[in-house]
Amino acid sequence: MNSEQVRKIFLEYFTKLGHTVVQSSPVVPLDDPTLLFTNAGMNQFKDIFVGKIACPYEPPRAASTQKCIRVSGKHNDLEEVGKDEYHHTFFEMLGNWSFGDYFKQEAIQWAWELLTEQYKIPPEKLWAAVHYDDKESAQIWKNIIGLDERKIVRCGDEDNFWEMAETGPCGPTTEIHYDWGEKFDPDQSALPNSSPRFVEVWNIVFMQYFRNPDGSLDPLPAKNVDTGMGFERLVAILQGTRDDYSTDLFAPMIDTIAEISGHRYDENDRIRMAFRVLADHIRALAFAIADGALPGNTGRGYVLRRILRRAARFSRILDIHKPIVWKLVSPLIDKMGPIYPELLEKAPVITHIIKSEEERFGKTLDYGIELFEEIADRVISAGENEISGEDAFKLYDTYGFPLDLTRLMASERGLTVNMDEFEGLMEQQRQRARSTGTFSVEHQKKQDWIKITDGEDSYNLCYETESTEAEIRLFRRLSDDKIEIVLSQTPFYAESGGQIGDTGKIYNKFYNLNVIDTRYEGEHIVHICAADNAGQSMNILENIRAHPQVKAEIEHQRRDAIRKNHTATHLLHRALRSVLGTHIRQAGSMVAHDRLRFDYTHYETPTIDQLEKIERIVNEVIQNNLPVSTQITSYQDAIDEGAIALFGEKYGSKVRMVKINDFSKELCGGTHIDSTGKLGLFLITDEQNIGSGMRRIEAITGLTAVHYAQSIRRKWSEIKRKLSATEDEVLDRLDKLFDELSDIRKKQEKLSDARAETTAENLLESALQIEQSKVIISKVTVRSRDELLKIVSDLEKNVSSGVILLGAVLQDGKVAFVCSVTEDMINSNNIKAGEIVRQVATVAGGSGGGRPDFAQAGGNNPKKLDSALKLAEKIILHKIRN
RNA sequence: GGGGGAUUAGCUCAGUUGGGAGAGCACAAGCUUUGCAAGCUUGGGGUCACCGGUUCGAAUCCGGUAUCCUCCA
Repeated sequence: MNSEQVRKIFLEYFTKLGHTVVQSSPVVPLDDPTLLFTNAGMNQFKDIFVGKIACPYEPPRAASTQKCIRVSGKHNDLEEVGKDEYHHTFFEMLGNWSFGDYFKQEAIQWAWELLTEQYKIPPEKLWAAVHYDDKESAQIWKNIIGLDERKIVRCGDEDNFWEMAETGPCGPTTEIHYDWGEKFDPDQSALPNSSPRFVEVWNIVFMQYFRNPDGSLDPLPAKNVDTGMGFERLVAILQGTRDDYSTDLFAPMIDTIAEISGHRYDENDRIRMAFRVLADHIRALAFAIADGALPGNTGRGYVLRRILRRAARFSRILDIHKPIVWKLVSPLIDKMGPIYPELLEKAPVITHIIKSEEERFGKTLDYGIELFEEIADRVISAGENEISGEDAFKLYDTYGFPLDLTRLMASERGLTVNMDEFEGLMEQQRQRARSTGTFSVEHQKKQDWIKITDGEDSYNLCYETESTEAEIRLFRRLSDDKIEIVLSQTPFYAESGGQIGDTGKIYNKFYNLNVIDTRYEGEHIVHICAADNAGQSMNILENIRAHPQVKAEIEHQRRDAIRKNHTATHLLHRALRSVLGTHIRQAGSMVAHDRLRFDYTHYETPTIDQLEKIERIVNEVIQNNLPVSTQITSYQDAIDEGAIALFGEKYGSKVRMVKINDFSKELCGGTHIDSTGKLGLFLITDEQNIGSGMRRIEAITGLTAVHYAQSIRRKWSEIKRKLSATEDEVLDRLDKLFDELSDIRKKQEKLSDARAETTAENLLESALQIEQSKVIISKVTVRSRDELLKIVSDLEKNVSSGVILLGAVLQDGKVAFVCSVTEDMINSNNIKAGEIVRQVATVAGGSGGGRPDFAQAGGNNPKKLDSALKLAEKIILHKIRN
């Protein structure tokens, strides 16, 4: 049975049992900052389990094959991958769920039937594990399934109790294990969860309790089922192999690696491990990149980079020293593309990104090797045999050079690495990150809500109206002058989907609250208000309690501008895709009243031609004045119609689709203008790189765009006026000016050189000759410090023995000295330029220094220049005569 | 989010207690030579990333910004 059939049977089986087949959520959960990667099938149902949203399925059952990546946090398998036949960074999880619907009996029975009847696994190969407190499950296994009592194993919390977090839903689990037989463990008393003879196939979680902060358990009113079956493991069992990597899932990559390297998968343990690492890591990389992640130096990008580098390092075990990982993209996509079309769609991007990342790593390695050689040479020439932990750490921390390579190269040169010191530094690094990282999130404990009136709250009218009568439901004080209000119903749009919250006012004849922002808190729409004046805010709570009836009204003009910008964002998104390619994915968006910002994934800088084309397309659509409409439909219908859905965004069963005629269809909860003509004008104001593979466009519309154009025109006229040039002449004029400037600078320099030369000649003639040596001490007139230096260097050419000291007053009114002493004078007369210059400069209110043969100094007092030079003469002549 | 590092000629990079901006390659001209990775001579090319501070004086020290590399979370 091949892997495609295994997947198909699973989904068809649960469909027949009334489950809604839910498509795998992206492996990169863009909306959940607590999670780097989707690591279990239940991730996308989290909000249903904790009661944040209602279950959208009827009956409330679901099934899926979920793409998962486990490389960080609690489940960090990265360093394990390759060592054995079943650890993976990327894997698929088959699962079925009940949201307050069926419970233990059905869940167990269906799992059993699927394995034994559909997949035809011999029942005698299967064992069960249950929590020792879970009598019900044990009964079901024994009486309903008819499993031999001997094969029902009781385990503790560690194996068979599941908790989502410190608090929240939790409950016992039951597992189904596959028995590989005695050859994997001859011990007759071997049991699941403790012997290699058994492999866990299916984990079934019964969420029946709620864990309170004090540790106690309360029964949940609605009990849930959450199951997960490791797909790769199941396929291995059905294909009769213990090794996941020997299944058809990995065969294309294993074959390709063999072809490229000339090695065989089963050659030896070392080679096998390298094969596994490469075959595994390419899957995590390709899927993560397909879902919009990119290698980088923070967050999930950094995890990706580490995965890729681990793969690249292992390729060297196969004697491959050139980028190879990217070559595995194509066999992977041949195998998985038909099931996960996002791979097919993004194939060129995936290949490009992996390849360039590998090349970058090559550079990092090369540079690291150079640095290592320097360090090693230093250690050896110092007669030592250990590379300090500090050096190893620096190589790793600053230059990204892998520790294992440092150790390998060290041992090749007979050196060791101080690992204790390295670990110590590493620990310090972790401490630093921990101490600053997390606690900024939770430091702010907000005051509790105060209930004002009873009833449903936050009925959303933002699409229908801009003002309404309402009742205040909840109240909370934020600070002395800020309060938060929740209304029975509201026309205010709460910040979401990148669109900023509305402003406006909530008022009646007793008080007036200015709404400065609107946000979601769970399902509540919270209006953040500044009270009209401070005096009023003092007793605002009493006021509200007495008069909860209000009128809520948004600021019309601002919302109107936001609408335009939001519609413009959709137009931009669509235009980007048609100009740059369909791999463009929205990576973030901000829609404000005065501008819009759109972050997107793209691996190179768009050309100015492309940007102009994008801008033109958007403006054409504006001029064609296309109608903008919204309709509520089912998610599937919208997708079938070709609507763009945001990756990682959660959608209920009913979604809102914003259509701009036939030009753009996008799922969106924001507010829009009703026809594109109202945007008037669309201008891109900025395009920049915001991280590897991520770019940002900022743009404006409507009157803001007109103002912008006007301000540019104003500056443009100013430029033309100042250059006395017509529009066509401006650039030429600038070129000419720059050329002239450069000419003048050069001429000036030549002039200065010539002046210096003349001055030097004159000074040479008037030099004081003492025996073989010349002494030149003089005040000169120069324009710059450079000219002074030039004179001295001219003199040096003609003075084979002697002392030169020149002083001058510079244009800024400061004094400068330069002194040069020939080698013989330093030795025989102990005249040092540095010392002289310092003594001299002190007189002129400054200081200086330099080498014995050449020094400079300066001072602030030009009046003292002459007396300073006199002092110099005295010192120098004294030294020469003695 | 928090560290460490980098940014100097078109390219690769030197530049040590702060004191005359350099090398190799590339480019241009000339010479030599019918030895192929040519040699020699000469020359052009720099706001030392940007902004501010300290100083008589900053590529160099300090602070900030930008971009890139890298580690930790």
